[in-house]
Amino acid sequence: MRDFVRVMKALSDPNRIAIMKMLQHKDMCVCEIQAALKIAQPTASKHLKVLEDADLVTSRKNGMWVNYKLTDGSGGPYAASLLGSLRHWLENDPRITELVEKIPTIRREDVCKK
Amino acid sequence: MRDFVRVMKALSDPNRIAIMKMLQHKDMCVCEIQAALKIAQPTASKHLKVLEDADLVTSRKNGMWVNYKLTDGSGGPYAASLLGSLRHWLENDPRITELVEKIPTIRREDVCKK
DNA sequence: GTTCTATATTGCTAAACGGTAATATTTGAG
DNA sequence: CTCAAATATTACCGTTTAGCAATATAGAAC
Repeated sequence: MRDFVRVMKALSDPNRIAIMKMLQHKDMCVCEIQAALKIAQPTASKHLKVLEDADLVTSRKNGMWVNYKLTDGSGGPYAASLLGSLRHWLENDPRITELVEKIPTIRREDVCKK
Repeated sequence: MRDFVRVMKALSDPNRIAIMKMLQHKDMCVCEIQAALKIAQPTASKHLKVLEDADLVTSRKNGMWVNYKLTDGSGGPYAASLLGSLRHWLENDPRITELVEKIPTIRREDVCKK
């Protein structure tokens, strides 16, 4: 029950859902997600932590960056099932569409370096 | 997106999840749900309103009582899909099992009438 | 070593949420 | 109509949550 609630809560926030939909198209680091969603960096980090705690994404350090990607679903049946459903859900959502289209224009080399 | 978040939020609370699992076995009125979950009556009403707003349950007045039942899923793809998944999810959760076993012993004639 | 840069953590605020008690509404019984 | 019972609504309280600024941590480049 605790796992289930954790997954549902993780997918109950529009920004976290947007992160999941973007990660379907490309693995991304924190600063890219931050730039795409136009949120503060700690906010992006916190959202990613919630998703990771729910076994929906995993992180892997690569030099200075931390790359986030969707999990393969081995973290549990709820995460696995919702990862699958999310593939076809919200494909026509206007904000999601706009975000996904913008992904190719976001390059970490340009986006970061405050 | 708004609909999706509404459904996910509705299913992010243990008591609301428990209501959904009980309704899989039997249509119930507010006082029965209140008795099963051992919560105050307004709390039960509020939870049911959240589930109804998410198109996960429907209500039908029958005399003094209001019977709640699961929807047929026509309220939207998210509710429909999760209603289906919930059928087999949490079947072995200890609290859910205990609640479901207790359902036959809850009769509105005994439970209500403060 | 020092200095950037990307990320994580901490501390804070405003809003949302789950809970209850008290009250209002509705309906059946007399 | 009056009374009682089931449900809904309101008002309030403590906790959680999403957001940010500020700070701490970690790694790359020098």
